[in-house]
Amino acid sequence: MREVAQQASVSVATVSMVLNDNPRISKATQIKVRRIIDKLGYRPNRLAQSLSSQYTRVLAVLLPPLRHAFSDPYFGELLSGICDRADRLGHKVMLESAKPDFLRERKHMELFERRFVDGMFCLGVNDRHHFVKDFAAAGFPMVCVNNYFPDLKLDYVVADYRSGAEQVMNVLLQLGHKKIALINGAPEAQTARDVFEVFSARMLDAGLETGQGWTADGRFTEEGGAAATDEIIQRHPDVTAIFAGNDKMALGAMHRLVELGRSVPGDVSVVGFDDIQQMAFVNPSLTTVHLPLYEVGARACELLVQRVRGKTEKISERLATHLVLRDSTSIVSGRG
Amino acid sequence: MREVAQQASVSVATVSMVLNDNPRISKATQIKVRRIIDKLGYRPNRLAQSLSSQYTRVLAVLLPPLRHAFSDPYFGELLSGICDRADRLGHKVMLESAKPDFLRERKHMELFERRFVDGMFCLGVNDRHHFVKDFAAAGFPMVCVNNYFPDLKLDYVVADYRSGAEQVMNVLLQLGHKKIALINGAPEAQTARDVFEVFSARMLDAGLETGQGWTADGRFTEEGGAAATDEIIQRHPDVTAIFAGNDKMALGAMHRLVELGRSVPGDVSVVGFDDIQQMAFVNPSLTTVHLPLYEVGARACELLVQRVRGKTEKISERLATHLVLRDSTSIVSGRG
DNA sequence: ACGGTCTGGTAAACTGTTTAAGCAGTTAAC
DNA sequence: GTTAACTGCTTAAACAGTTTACCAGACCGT
Repeated sequence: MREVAQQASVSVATVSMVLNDNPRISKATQIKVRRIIDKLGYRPNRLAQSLSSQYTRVLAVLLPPLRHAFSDPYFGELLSGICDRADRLGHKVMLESAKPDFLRERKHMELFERRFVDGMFCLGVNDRHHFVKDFAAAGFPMVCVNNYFPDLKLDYVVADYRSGAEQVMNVLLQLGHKKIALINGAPEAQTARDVFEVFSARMLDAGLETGQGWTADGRFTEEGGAAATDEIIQRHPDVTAIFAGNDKMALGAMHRLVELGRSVPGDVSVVGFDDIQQMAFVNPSLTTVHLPLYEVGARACELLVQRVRGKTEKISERLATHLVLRDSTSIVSGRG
Repeated sequence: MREVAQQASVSVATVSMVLNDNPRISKATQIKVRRIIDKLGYRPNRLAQSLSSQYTRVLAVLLPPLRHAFSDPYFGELLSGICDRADRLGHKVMLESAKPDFLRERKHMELFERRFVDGMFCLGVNDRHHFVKDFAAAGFPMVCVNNYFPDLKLDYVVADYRSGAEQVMNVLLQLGHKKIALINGAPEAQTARDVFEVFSARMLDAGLETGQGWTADGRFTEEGGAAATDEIIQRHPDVTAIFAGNDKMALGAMHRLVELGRSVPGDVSVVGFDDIQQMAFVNPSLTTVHLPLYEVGARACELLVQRVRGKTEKISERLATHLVLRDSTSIVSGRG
């Protein structure tokens, strides 16, 4: 920068102002300096810029320490949305895995304290992750992506799980189903509880049987979904519809149902949740709720950047979902 | 830092030396200063540290601009390995997507020029990605992860595709197959060419028929694998084994074979390449070559850090693969 | 008592930016 | 006719560390 200033016979401050398009610089100087910048191939050092301006323009994404978090389509979509939008807003994205000792050493706080990042996204967090409270307390810009904590004053952007669940219940009830089971994910996630509440409320409304035996925990995995299906079938062999809290569990359920000699959707209808790519191609293709995960990520990014720039109002947004009707559901069969 | 110095009644230089475990500091001062640091909760500003030391301790991962690169198990494994190792080596990882205008604006170079990062990983690059030459020319630390360019002086860490292909040919030939087809990925990747070369050489060695009709391009996707299978079956209905250049194409091939009324492995054996997680659970489970992708990522990270720290010898490493024999292969059937 | 080495520390220069304050001349507002 | 606000630019002080040259005192042998 000094060299540019020298060759253009101006001060470094002027060069700085040229770079920042400060309106107080005359057209002539502007051009003169820019020419030298191009000639020398000068690029401002962003460490110095950040040190001086107090903005790093870097955002961190905190991922759960799952072995395959990086290859999970759920996180993948969120991450895509975040990265694309961050890029457009001139921000870089840094990856962090919330391993136990990462948290124990308070590295998530250090990221801010040591000026690594301006803000942070938390993905895949739930009630058991006590560290999120640290952010609430310290007031560092953080947004929970696709989960939320009603009791904590934290920013969040989520897909609207409640209305998604409503959509599922609507279609199942309209198809005439009366024996409906729910395979839910971890109850420590608020979104999973939302789904459960809507399920229970709608069943009650419709005057249908519900309670302990009609729900099972599928831990959000394919294997869990299969195991949960076993439980349900054992307790209620006459079940005609299974509502799974995510697509992976739905897939596990479908596989197990077929293994148990039941046809899908002939004997049992199955509905998923998430609408991950590959479920359109399984057989039968899965009826599911489309969650706008890419948009959730993108929107979260937009709002986080606003917060970093000083916005103070609480950020909380719910993005609309819609039902994707495919072949794993049908009108209830005779014996239903 | 000034405050720490003041309270400990030493100079800031001393505090700096304490933080860096400089041996010139006495045990007594060391302890005294550390106590104040803890008391004040002081954390060094890493922007200032980097500005001064010229090391950012940040590495960039350049991903291809595929819509689902983030949810791809192939990239996921590489990324996992990179991130885990980077963390252990005290480095942060930044994500970049090699979109057309990202490259057009030379942002990949800017990352270095503006001191965003010390080094970079290139994932999913091939001969068509001319930008990799920029690194070779500029001499910035970069390592190609799981691909390489024989003509360019670039660092790389790859799985050993040649020996992997040998392993596949060994098993297929031992099982008595003589009509073997290859579904290969994009020929612009050197690793794909390696597989093709080994396939051709071993077929020639064994005195078996090969040539145009026995290979098809499956573009590394499931759909591509299915389409390639159509081609092959049409040209050589008597094929008894299909060697796919990755697991996704193998899956596509298996599905299509079943649709065409051929049993796997009864009529046709199928072998994949990559050993991605889910292929152990498809039916029949897929025989494939395990690529140590996690280790490739981790090793690449280790070597990149060495290079950043001044190592000058060329980095190039090939990690061993091994065959995972599962249920999609069998001894050649009677009519083979 | 004197020069030489070792020890533990300091002050100052350096990293490369941004920005507040200022300069001298012109102009619009009251 | 004074005050105030521009004009386009410069100077200097931040920002928060690292590093180097230097220095004072302790220790040692002669």
